[in-house]
Amino acid sequence: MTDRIVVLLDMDCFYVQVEERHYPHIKGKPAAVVQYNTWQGGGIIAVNYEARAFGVKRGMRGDEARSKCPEIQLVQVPVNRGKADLTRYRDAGKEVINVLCSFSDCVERASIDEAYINFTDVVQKTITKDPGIKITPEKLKSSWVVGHDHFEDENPSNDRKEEIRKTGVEEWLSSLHAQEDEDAFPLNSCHPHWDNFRLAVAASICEEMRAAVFQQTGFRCSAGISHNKVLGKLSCGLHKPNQQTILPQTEVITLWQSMPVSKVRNLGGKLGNSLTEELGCSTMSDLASLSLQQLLGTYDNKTAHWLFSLGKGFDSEPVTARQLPKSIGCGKNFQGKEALNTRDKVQKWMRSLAEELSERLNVDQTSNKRRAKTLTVSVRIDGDDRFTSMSRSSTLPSYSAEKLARVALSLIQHTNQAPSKDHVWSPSLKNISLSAGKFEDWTGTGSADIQELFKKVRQSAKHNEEGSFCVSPNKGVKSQKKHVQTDNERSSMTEFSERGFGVQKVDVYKPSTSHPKHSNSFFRNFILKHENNSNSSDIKSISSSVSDDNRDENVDRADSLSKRHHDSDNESKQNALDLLISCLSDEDSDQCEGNNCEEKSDNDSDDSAYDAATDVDSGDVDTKVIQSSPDIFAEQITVDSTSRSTLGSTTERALPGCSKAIQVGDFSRNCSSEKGSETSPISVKELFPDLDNVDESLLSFLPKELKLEVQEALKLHRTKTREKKLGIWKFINCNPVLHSERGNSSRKLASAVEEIEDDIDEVVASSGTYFPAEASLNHDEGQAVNTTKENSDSVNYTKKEQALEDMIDCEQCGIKISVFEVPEHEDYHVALSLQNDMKKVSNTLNRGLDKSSANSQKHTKGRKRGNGNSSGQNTPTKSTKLQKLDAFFKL
DNA sequence: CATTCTCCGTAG
DNA sequence: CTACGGAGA
Ligand SMILES: Nc1ncnc2c1ncn2[C@H]1C[C@H](O)[C@@H](COP(=O)(O)OP(=O)(O)OP(=O)(O)O)O1
Ligand SMILES: [Mn+2]
Ligand SMILES: [Mn+2]
Repeated sequence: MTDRIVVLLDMDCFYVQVEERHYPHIKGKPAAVVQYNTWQGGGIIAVNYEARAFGVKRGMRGDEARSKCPEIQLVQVPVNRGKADLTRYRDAGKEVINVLCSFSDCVERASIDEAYINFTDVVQKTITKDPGIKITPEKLKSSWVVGHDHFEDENPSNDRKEEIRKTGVEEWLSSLHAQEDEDAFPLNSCHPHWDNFRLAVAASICEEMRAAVFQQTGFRCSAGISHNKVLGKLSCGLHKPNQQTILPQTEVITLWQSMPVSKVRNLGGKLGNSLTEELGCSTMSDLASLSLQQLLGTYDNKTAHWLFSLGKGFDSEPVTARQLPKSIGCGKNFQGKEALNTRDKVQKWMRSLAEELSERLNVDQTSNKRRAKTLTVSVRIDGDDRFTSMSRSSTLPSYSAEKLARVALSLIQHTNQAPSKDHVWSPSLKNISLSAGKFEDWTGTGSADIQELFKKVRQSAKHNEEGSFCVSPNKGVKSQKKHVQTDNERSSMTEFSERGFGVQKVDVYKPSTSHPKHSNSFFRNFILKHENNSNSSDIKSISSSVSDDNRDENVDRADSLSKRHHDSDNESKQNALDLLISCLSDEDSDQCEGNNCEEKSDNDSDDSAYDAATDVDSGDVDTKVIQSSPDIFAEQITVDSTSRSTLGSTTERALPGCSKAIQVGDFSRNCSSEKGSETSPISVKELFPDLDNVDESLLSFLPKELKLEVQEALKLHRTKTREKKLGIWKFINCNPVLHSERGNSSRKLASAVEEIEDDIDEVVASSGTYFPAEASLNHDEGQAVNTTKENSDSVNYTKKEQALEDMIDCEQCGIKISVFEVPEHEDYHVALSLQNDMKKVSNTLNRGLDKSSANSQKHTKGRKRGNGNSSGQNTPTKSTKLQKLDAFFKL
């Protein structure tokens, strides 16, 4: 129960720190980050500690903050396409995660600014390596120990605080070392203070880790060091900012006595409320005094057990090695009279959101080597007070903004109750959100590969000069290795161990941009290195799409390039590479899923009118890449709300005065001509298809942006390798709980149904709503402002006139379609009803036997787990699942 | 009128 | 599997 050492590291007032780094003149002043300053000064989402001293809090409006603290610096979140753009903070969060990853293999990104780290192994290895290791107070310069951190008066001076901290640490440390001066070393798990000793070691490493975070990013953070996630998170918050807190298990009982349940992770909401209201627990001690039976009387089995353990200070939730987000999404609220009430507005915003999503997905694809498989769109509908009134998902057709927008729009079409010919959208939408998820590893496109290309260069240019390798084969492979205590780190620790805000220089975090100087030719080195590795199986030749024709062309061009290297100055290499890249990007570097392109090429040739009308900048693309796969557009089936249940539909609320509509649509469309809108002209994958085998010295010859992309890809690749390794390890070694095999036996039939549906998809002809040409982008930078600025926040959307003359409304579903697409669109409606039939069949099948649907309503208000039926029998057990499955197979 | 996100568990 | 609600930054 105390076997693990878990650390939670959380950045201090994160967004503000990000802005302080971006706008250094803010540093040291009270500051806050606001979104949208037009209405009452904007909503505050982050406040630095200087401003907190004035009582400024998250959730306040900018105006209110200014009244409390007139000199406060309000920094606006950057705005792009009329909505908040959080990229800067996401990227900063990544920087931090990367530092943490150099200390442990098991880092779980818990949010944009915090991560859990399982330090168990790191600590063990540190002790094994140095069995006589002693943790001295000097190694814990910013650490507190719970139970040894009490102030005797309300408001001690800073000096007094530090005195308390230091003596607390000394007390605790000496209690660890007290008995074992003579024979007790090496310490082992039998020692009574073994766990606390490991905490001390962990805390010492954590001090260094936090120093490294600061050194490499310029950001300050706090940490909690304990035995599980809940305690780690809780202790992190006890002594913010820029400090860390050790929570020994032995101190939990006393800590619990004054700990409100609502402060504990997962008890800050309805579950915590019910604990207080229904079971009279105001503190964690109150919870600790409840019996398991009592808890089982109110909560389901899982929740009751979790609460019971927590009362004792235990929590077994594992730290899962995962550094990447599992979904990428964006959304926007439209409050009050801003609510979207015309088809036009809905379309336009959908388009904007899709553009942002598309951009972020493309970046994600190249840097993380994965592709999202599903798209989810959700809306909040006027008259419904829930956060989301409805959400629908479908397979994600492509990363192009147009297609994403079309699919998303089709998925929410049915919420529009206005007559189909009408331009209004009713009831109006208060929020639209798009999210892409269910990522799968992506193994690149089939396009040209620079290493492949250079193989040819080498072959044709057989008169090579002599040369030596400029880089050792090992170089760069260990940039993200496990924590090893080094002199460097030790000195950086002392350098940054001071607390407080008066931070002087943060230059250190700026990564050095100086390149190694190479006296030898880029091309020669490249070729030689390549030759050196050419027997190894990891040089992949995946350039299937390089036809014989243009292969010769490539070789010719590359060959001519190879002659330019004789003057080996960097600039000419750069030029050569630019040329090479442009040569490669003449290839089909289409970023869309190659499999779809290959498989579904039946009906594209009929579609040229569509392609011409929509894909304006596809002109010079090789005709072979202009392929299309079928579309399915949303159909709108309007049904009376009274008959809703017969559809087996969801908990969607019938809106006041509205009939209910549902709609089912899968969607996929051709993946051609996405070049213009997608990422860079050449992908990292194309340059270096084998990321295990990249000569990083070559990077200095790449254009800066590309270089950065490659570096990120490399880092990521290594991260992923780590994750996988650990995943396997975990599977073999521990926690049988992790083997939750939820319903995977039903997969076969489900996928059979899917295949049938896919077949239908393929038969369906395409159609779509038309989206106007891109709205001009509004690249507002966030700005430090002290004076109110009302100006540029109100959307700079120049309403581009759309070519509506060739658009008509479909009589069946009311969406706008191009006159060129009418036949396809009609076909689509036919196919869609077919698909709906299929879906119904599959739903019926999936339902199977079901009996226990009559649930007690006693506790239907949310719980973390289950709905608190008194016997807890309503959560589906494994046996009920099997029963369902049996029934399913008998059909 | 806080806003814009992300992760997870459950029902069906 | 999808859709929803809860919890959190
Ligand atoms: N409700 C919210 N809405 C939007 N963004 C938020 C919200 N809460 C937090 N954030 C963003 C801004 C924060 O800087 C960042 C990290 O949150 P969090 O760690 O809770 O606080 P913080 O980092 O600002 O201060 P602290 O020093 O207390 O950790 O996430
Ligand atoms: Mn934080
Ligand atoms: Mn946080």
